[in-house]
Amino acid sequence: MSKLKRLPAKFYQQDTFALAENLLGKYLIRKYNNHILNGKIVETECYYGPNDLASHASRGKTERTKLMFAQPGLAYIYLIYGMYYCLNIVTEHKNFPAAILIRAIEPISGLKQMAKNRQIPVAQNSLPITKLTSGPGKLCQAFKINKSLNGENLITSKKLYLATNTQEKITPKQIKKAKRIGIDYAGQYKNKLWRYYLKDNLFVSQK
DNA sequence: CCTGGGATTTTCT
DNA sequence: GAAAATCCCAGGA
Repeated sequence: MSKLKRLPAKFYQQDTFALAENLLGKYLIRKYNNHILNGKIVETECYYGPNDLASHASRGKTERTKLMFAQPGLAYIYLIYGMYYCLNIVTEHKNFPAAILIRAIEPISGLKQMAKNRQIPVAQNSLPITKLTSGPGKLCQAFKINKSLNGENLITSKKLYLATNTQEKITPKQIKKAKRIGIDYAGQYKNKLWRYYLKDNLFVSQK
């Protein structure tokens, strides 16, 4: 078993786009009750600055979006389509709105609990493993991430944080850049290649 | 393979 | 009152 080390404050102080690439291959750890869930981040998406029409922050600072304007290393979690939560990592300095959406994860441990948390009210005998955490809404459901973790500090939190295996390295060749998903309304910003994912990874939400 | 619709509720106009 | 950084399922080619 390889050794995982929590990522320090300094990790989150990188430029948003560098950070989005460097988040690939890192581990998301979630602890609740007596459970520990662990998954590898395989897909990320940047929302950057006050002008990005795809970003919640493009319409200014509000009660919901204020965390995007906060210090780096916090969790920004919101409800989408009235049904699913999305997990973001706040980036950039205070008062500059930016965040990275965690779009997909490869489950590493705690799969049984993840499947339980994902149980959908439709008659279905088994959930294929590739559908367990392959999307922003799905991974939040699997990891029991909801509004109660909004604003959680990933640098100090006992419930939610990121870790790295220092022996593992992701090379630029393994990373694919692509357009963001579900933001067709964003004008010229819809064509920005601000989504990053690990090529050939089965758990990426969309190629 | 693809397209379209329904679920469900917070947020902002 | 409309839109939304989603997901799942049904139906057609």
